[in-house]
Amino acid sequence: MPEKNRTDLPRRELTVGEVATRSGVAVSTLHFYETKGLIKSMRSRGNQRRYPRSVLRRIAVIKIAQRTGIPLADIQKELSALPNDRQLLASDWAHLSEHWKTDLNERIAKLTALRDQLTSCIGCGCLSMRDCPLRNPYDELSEKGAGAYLIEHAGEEQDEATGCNKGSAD
Amino acid sequence: MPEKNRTDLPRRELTVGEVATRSGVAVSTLHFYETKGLIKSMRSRGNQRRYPRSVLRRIAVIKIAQRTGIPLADIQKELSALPNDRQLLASDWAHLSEHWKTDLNERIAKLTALRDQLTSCIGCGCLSMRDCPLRNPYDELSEKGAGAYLIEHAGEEQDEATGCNKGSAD
DNA sequence: ATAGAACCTCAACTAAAGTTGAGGTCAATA
DNA sequence: TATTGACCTCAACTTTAGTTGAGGTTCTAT
Repeated sequence: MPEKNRTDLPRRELTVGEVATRSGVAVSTLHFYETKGLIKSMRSRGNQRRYPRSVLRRIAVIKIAQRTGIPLADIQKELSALPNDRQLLASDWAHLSEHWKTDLNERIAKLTALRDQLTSCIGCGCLSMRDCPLRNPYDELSEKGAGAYLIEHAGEEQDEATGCNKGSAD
Repeated sequence: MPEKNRTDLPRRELTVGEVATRSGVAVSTLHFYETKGLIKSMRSRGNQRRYPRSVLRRIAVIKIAQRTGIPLADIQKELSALPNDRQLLASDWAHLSEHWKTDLNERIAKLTALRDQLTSCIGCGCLSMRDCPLRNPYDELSEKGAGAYLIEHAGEEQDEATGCNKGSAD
C-alpha cells in the first residue's frame, strides 16, 4: 500500500489518484476535465500531474454546478471568466452559486408549470396543438422573447391532434 | 404547392411530411422514433409511410413525457406495455400522465432540495466533503435505500476539501 | 535494485437523441 | 408525359460526458 505512507505533510501537492479518491471522481474524469480546461495541473519531473489542494474546491464547485443542470462547457466559461482563474475565492463561490441558484430556480419553475399543466390535463387528455396548454409551449417561447407569438402566428395552419374534450382516443 | 390540395377527406391517412408539420417534429425524427419502436406506420403500395391520425396523439404524449425528463427508452417501454399498444385511449393517457407527474414531482423535489442547500451554503462556502450538505449526496443515496449510509461508512477516510467556516479559498 | 502500483498518452468506444447526406424511388401537378 | 417535391434506405456524423484499453513510464517501499 504505497499510497498510505507518503510523507504526509499537510500542504503537499496531490497526485491525480489522491484527488480522485478525495473528490470522488475517477482519474479518467480528471484527465477529461483537464482537456476541457476545467482544471489545471502542474507536472512532476516525471511528467505526472500534481495538484494544489485548491483543486478539490474547484472540483466540488464543478460537481455542484453540474447537479443544477449546467453543462460543463458553461461551467468552464464561468470559471475561466473569473478574475482569479487559479484559486477560487469565497467571493467567487458566492458569485457563482448565486448565479446558479437563479438558473436552478428557473428550471424548477418550468418543471413546476409543466407539472401543473399535467395535473389539469390529466382529466382532459385532448392534447390539442391549439387548445392544450401542454402543447402550447409558452415556456420555450418566452425564452426567445415571445409572447408576441400567438399574435404573429395567429393565422397559421394548426392541427387538432384530436378535438378537445371529446375524450376520444384519436 | 402539392401538399395543399390532396383530396382532403377528414379521416385520410397521413403522410410522414404531414405528420411532421402537424406534430412539430422533423421527418428524420419520425423515422428515428420508428426504429426505436415508439411509433409505427403502415406503408403505401410504393413503400411510403402512412399514419392513422392517432399517431398525432401518440407523438404528443411522447413529447410531453420527454419534457418531464423521461428518456425515450423508458417512454417506449411504457407505451408498449399498454394493453392497447396501437391506439392511446383516454384511460391510457390518464394512467401515463399520472405516473409521469409523480416522477416529475420527485425531480422537482430534488432540485428544490438542491436549491435550498445552495441557498444555505452560499454564505458558508466550505464545500467540505464531510460537513457540507451540498457534498453529502443524500438524494442519490436515498434512491438506493440508504439512510444507513452515514452509519455504515462512518469510519471511512474522508477529506476536508477545506475547513468549514474558515472562509479560505483552499 | 527491483517489483508493482500508479501514472502517462492517445485512440477508440459508449449512450442518448437525433441530424445530414448520398443515391435512388414515388406521386401529384402542369 | 415529364417534372419536381416528397419520400425511401442506409451509413455516417453530431454533442455531451465521460470510460476503456493498449502500450509504455514513473515512483516508492522493500
